[in-house]
Amino acid sequence: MSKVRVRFAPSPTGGLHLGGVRTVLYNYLFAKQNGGDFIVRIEDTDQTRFVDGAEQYIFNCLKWCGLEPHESPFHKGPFGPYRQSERKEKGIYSQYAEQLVKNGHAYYAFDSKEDLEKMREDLKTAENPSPQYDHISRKKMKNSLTLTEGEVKDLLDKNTPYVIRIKMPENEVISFTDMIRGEISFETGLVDDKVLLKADGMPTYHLAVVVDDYLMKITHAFRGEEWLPSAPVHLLLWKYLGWQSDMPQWAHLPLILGPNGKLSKRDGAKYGFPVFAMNWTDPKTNELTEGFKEKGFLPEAFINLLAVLGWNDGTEQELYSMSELIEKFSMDRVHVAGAKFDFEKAKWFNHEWIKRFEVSGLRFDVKNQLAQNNIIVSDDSLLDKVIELVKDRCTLLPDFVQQSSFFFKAPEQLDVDAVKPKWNEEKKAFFIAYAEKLAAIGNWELLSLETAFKDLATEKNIKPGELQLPFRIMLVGGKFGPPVFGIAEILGKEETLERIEKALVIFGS
RNA sequence: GCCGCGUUGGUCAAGGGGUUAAGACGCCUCCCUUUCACGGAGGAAUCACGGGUUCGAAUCCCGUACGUGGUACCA
Repeated sequence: MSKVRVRFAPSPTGGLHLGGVRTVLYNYLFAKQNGGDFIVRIEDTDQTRFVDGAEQYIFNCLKWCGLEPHESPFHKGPFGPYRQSERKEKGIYSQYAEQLVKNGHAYYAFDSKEDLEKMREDLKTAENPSPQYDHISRKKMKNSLTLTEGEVKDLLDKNTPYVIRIKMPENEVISFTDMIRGEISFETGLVDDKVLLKADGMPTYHLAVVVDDYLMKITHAFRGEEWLPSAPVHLLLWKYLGWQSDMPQWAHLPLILGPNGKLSKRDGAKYGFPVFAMNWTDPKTNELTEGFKEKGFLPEAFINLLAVLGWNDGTEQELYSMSELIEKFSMDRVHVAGAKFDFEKAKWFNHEWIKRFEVSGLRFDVKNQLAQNNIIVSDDSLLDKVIELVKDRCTLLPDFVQQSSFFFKAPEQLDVDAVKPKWNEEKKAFFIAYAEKLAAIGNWELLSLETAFKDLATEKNIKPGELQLPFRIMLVGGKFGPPVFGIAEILGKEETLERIEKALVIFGS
């Protein structure tokens, strides 16, 4: 048994979306479990769609997710190149395409764009809105099956542009076993003669995957379900090229769906959630699509939620670390049906991960969030106390800003409206007295602050509850944040007194 | 249209002939807390439909409906 080699083959045409990351993840997990290699190869077959910077972007995303490949354009292994465009330069694809023509499994097609359009137009009926170039229609087209040898040679000599198409058998049933779905079969007569080699000499995906997988000794190929319909073409190619015994095992992963159908970039904009791992700016349109990272997700949570979108281990467990996933993931428990992405649940995962993280693991991110809001934290031990106090109520990383900025910077505005209606002289007197009491207090800690507060309230015959909200507004500025005495404790005597004093002026009488 | 794949609460899902049909998210009620959360206790809500097979079907078979993907010199 040869060593397991799994590959992810993105085309660098845009952002890396949820489905892509999940495919990578399953690749990675499977490779890890089997002590094999995880390979990333770039499918840049179509130069018109190649987007600047997209390749680097993909690797940045993988790095953030903790899914770094063993082999890639940046860490080359023995079976390169890792970009299809580089392999094309050596003429490898056309060589195999020619071989197929020679063996009678493919043919030259000289049809122009207009010829194809005409054929589609002519054959179009109400029942068949999209006619194919298949074993029936090819008989009427300009190709090496209909033309004489002399005519073909003549066209070739005159440098007539041509493509090479696979010659699908008229009447065969071809089947294979998918790792997730089991046995799947197709009738070849219903599949069209796909283009293998384009007029510009570039291979299409169909030829390229097969050749690349073979040359790179891939043993397992995972890809999205949208590829299932073209599987028969690939199967046949493996056979016609004489590599059948080396064919990888296939797994077609279920689709991740948006609110309506396959998840698209548009859905993200429309429903307000990210669809890409990280921010993606389209260099052509300059349009920015927000990523999960920038939205405030922890990579651990992102990986976790993707892992269980379409897979579970049969227990009630939902929270998995990467190492638990490596231990427990199994391909045969991956679902067959597509799953709708639920952003609410995604947020829940993040929340859970923030709660389960150690303070030290959050320090960097929180500092960063605060810095983005012009709050520079220099005291790490203070920051740690704050994070500990606050993290249970943060779902996304930016929530830390609202929940903790007032520890580092006095609130600029107080929510006076929340206090004013019930504010009176008695309450004002209470806080003046409380401030005096605090000024004299010896041990500045939560319990003594609270006891002093409640004792004084009882003494003044006011319900402590009615006083807590004003106190909170004084310290944090609004109706949020952790328990108020905990805040005062961390703020310290001087700062607390200062905020009370200032607020009393603002509240007036 | 044709082909492929699918269908358990609103969403993710367990269960694969006999179950009170797990659990999670979200929603609702209550407790805790007179901020907001966390936490705790409850609640509403599901086997797409129609036929078989069977003593018995969410589970097996066949149809239908619906969803989704493909049907490009895109991947």
